This record gives sequence, C-alpha cells and structure tokens, in this order.
Amino acid sequence: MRKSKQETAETRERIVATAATEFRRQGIVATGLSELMGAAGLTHGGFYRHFDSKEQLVTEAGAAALASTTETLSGAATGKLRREALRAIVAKYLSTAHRDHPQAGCAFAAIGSEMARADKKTRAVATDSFAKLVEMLAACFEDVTPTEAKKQALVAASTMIGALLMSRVVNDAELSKSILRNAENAIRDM
Amino acid sequence: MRKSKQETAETRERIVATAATEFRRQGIVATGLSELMGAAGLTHGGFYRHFDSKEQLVTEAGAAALASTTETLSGAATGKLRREALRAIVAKYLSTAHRDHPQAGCAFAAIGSEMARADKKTRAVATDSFAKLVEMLAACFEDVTPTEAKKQALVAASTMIGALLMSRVVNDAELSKSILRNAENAIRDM
DNA sequence: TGTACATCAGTGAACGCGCGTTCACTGATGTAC
DNA sequence: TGTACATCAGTGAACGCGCGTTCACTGATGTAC
Repeated sequence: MRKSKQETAETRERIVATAATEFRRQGIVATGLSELMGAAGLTHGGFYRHFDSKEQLVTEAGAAALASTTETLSGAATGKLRREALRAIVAKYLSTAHRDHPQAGCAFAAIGSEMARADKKTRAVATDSFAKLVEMLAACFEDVTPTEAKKQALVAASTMIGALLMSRVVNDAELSKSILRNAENAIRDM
Repeated sequence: MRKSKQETAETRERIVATAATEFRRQGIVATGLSELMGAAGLTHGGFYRHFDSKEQLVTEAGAAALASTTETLSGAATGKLRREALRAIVAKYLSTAHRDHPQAGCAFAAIGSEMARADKKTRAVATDSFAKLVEMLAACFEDVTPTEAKKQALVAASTMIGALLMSRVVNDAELSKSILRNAENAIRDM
C-alpha cells in the first residue's frame, strides 16, 4: 500500500487543507484527529506518517489558513491603488459572506482565542501573518508617513478582526450587520 | 451531607465563578467538569445537583464573566464625564494588565471564537452584554447625535476587542504593546 | 533493463486516559404534625 | 417546641464514548546491483 512520493505529498497537503477548514469551522480542541482524517478520506492511523503530533498540524493548518486569507485579500486589491485598494480589502473582509463562512476565512476571527493559547511555533506563524496583513493595509495609506501608515494599519486590522468576530458572536441579525457596516465605514474614513 | 439553602446557593455561585475564570483561562472545550469542580473545592459528581448540563454552566459563566467586565469598566469611568470617561474605559481595557490576565478579563477576547459557536442562550447573553458595552461607550460621545454616537461606539468596541485579542495572539512583545497603544490612541481621537 | 529486497503510506486494532453524564449511597437540613 | 420523616447536597464509582498516540501488518514504491 505504499504510495508514490507525489501521492504522499498530495495526501499531506490534503490533510493540512482539511485541518485548516475543520479547525476554523469547529475550533481546534473540538476537532478530533479521527474525524479530521476521515474528512480527508483517510483512516486515522496514518496520521503519524505525516506529522509528529496534533500540535504540528495546528501550526501548519494555521499557517495555511492565514496565508490563504492574506492571498484572497491581496487578490481583491490587485489593479487598485491606495484608498481604492483599502476599500476593496475591507469590503471583502467585512462582508456577510466572510462572516457566514468562518471555515474559509480569517483564522484570527475564527480561532483567535485558541491561537492565543497555542504553542510557540503556531504563535510565531500567527505573528508573521498578522504583520503581513498590517503591511498590506499600511501600503494603502500613502497620504501619511510610513510610520503613521503602519499605526493606522494596526488599528484598521484590530477593528476588522474584532468586528468580524463580534458579528459572529451576536445573535441579532441587525446588530451583526451594523457592526460590519460601521467598522467598514470607519476604516474607509481613516 | 445535605447543605443548607444558603450553603447550596453559595456553592452554586462558587461553581459559576470558578467556571468563568477557568473557561477564560483555558477555553471552554478544553476545560473539563472534573477539573472545574475540583478547582471549586468539590468532587465532580455533585455538578448535576446545580446544573442540567455543561452548556448551561457555559451560559451562566459567560454571563457572569461579561457582567463583571462591564462592571469593572463602568467602575473605571465613575466620577468622569464623556471623553474623560472614554479615556478611562479604553485605558483599562487596553492595558497590559488586562492582556496578561485573560482569566479575569473580557470574555469576548478570551473565548470569543468559542462563543460564536455556542448555543442560542449563550449567544443571547453575549449579545446583551455587547449591547451594554456599546451603550456605555456611546454615552461617552456626547458631541454628536445619539445615532452617530452609537456608530462610533460600535467601532470602538470592535477595535478594543480585536486589539486585545491580537495583543495576546502575537509572539512579539513590541508588536503586542504597539497594537494596544495604537488602538487606544485611535479611539481617544475618534 | 530486470530482479531482489528494503522502505514506508495507509489500515485497523489497541493503548491509557479523560470526557460528560448517571447513580446508589450518606447524612445533615428542612418540614409536617 | 419536639419528634419523625422526607428531601436533597455532595461523594465516589461507574457508564459509554472519543480522545491523541502506538503498533503489527499489507503490499506497492523505490533502490541497489
């Protein structure tokens, strides 16, 4: 039953991608490895051919999830400049579509509180991704100094993540939309 | 071994208070009932004399945690008016002390992503508490119309929660402080 | 290039453990007369 | 007010279950000659 090198690499990628989805959908602790491997079309016994531990998968899945979000946002801004790019990024991030599909969205909003308790490597990955998101936003503020742009970008990122998280927590459709829309407007006017 | 009505009520309160702390410290799913009851000075068997399920405790502990945070912030603002009250609230919320003690702080930042997946009752409790926090902040913006004040308060709340969450996620002390300080300044200048 | 053998991806059973929940039991509290 | 009895808070063992991890096994892949 040994698989070719290419198949092995594909399987590994599939496990990471499945984990990135399932962790964001259900939470890290609440997602079991058996369930995860089943969702990836495998039995659980093979897991340790690819990873040393669940923790290692958490690190890699976190990195994959965050990279995908950064890429999506960056894609929404391609061909656009400065403020227009900012608007596109923020509109995408604070959309109801993003709110309603945590399994495919920003890991900070979906599993942020679990990431704050994760091991060193996972937090290092999260720190890098956050820095990239801030850089992307800072590039949109050209009318101010780079230092000021970075400050504004830090605030914008915090607002976006907090707003998306709370739009999912609250049980009131109107309030939820209002959180998203007002955060979007505020960043637009920064 | 039956306890008096007062002792029973005290025990129940103690379990809720312990849960409010432990859930914020370790996460909801990661906190077991045996461990929790032990931390409250009891054995696990007695749990179901007080609660129907873990879910019910989650609801009550969430309510207790959020009420305590709202109260603390409200306390920081007593005797202060408008912008001065805003500064006091935001300074308290975005302090390094708050960041470093999630078990005693805002549940949205500590277990927000788990609350977003919680049952109806817990989310209703969370929604009420968020609305109260927004009201408290809105009361600080008196130089604008009530509608505008509420909008600014929604944004301020999102920024505060997102900033506190990310200050805990990142693995870089300088970046962490920078997130808190810039969010604080931004809200001060709203 | 063909053959013999070592490697190892994936399977499925098993490990010890802790989970949420239930239950028989104890004995102090609360209540009815 | 005092007594008899019902209630029930808390204990600790047990329930079935799923957790993360390990392991013997299978058989196709990769490699050495």
